[in-house]
Amino acid sequence: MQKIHNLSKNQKIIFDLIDKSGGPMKAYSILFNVQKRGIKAPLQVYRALDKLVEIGKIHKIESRNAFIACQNSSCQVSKATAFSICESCENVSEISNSKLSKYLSNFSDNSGMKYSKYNLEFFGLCKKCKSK
Amino acid sequence: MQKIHNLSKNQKIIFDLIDKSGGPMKAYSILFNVQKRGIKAPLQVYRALDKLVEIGKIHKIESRNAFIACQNSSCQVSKATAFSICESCENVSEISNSKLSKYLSNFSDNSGMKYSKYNLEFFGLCKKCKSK
DNA sequence: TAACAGTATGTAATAATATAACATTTACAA
DNA sequence: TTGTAAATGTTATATTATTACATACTGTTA
Repeated sequence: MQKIHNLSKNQKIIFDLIDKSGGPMKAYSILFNVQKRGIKAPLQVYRALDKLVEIGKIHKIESRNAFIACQNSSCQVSKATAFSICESCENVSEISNSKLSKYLSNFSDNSGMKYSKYNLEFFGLCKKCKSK
Repeated sequence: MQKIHNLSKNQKIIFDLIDKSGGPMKAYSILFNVQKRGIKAPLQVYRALDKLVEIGKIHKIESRNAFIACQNSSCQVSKATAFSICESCENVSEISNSKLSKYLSNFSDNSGMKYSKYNLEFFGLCKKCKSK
């Protein structure tokens, strides 16, 4: 059973923007886009982003310092994320592959470490950019 | 056959520092540490870091904006990196697991994307921190 | 060895990303 | 209705990284 999160005003404004954009967005680009809606300061954006990441509605693309809406059916996968990133056009998409996620979620080694979360980023050329 | 890279003066200073530290280091902490050796500006640090990353002598821990010396025997794995990160003590170590790297290097999906590189970060609690 | 190309360096300024500190307000359960 | 957690607003500042431009070093080859 998934907890329903009622987004606050700022969280909703910012989530909607990222979601509609269809791709990764950077914090200050988000800020610029929501200033007309009353969100004036970086901290307001970062606070909403932190919360949205925490509840799995968005993910941070670490290598790009950007945020993307969760593309998995019900955002259950905030602790097990995988992305493919085109190094030419910077298109990003979330990889949803149950074998991969199962493999990584079950991964353990002899370090004695208990893994509770992972983030995987694949880089390469997307279909379009490959054929250029 | 692996290409031998002769490190330049700044590259050597910075690599030695990171390597000796035994863990991840942040750019401005590196800067602070090498100022007595004549490296005065951030750009000098970032240029050396870029090069060291490029040739695989160090890796960037994206989620921490930090750099760590490659812990694999011969630094051949700069395009296929995996790390375990303790969220409590921030200890980081490079995972060297041939099954894992084989699995990920061979990963492909139906997106039409050609993957040439990946970076994986596992998070959790290390042995020490678990038992606290 | 002169000319060249590629790589590395030095320096100043500034851009881009993110957080600290503090005051106030809202949501909502006890 | 009072207590508390979450969210907001605002200013300032910390941290991370790059642009732009000038100069110097290293190794190759004509």
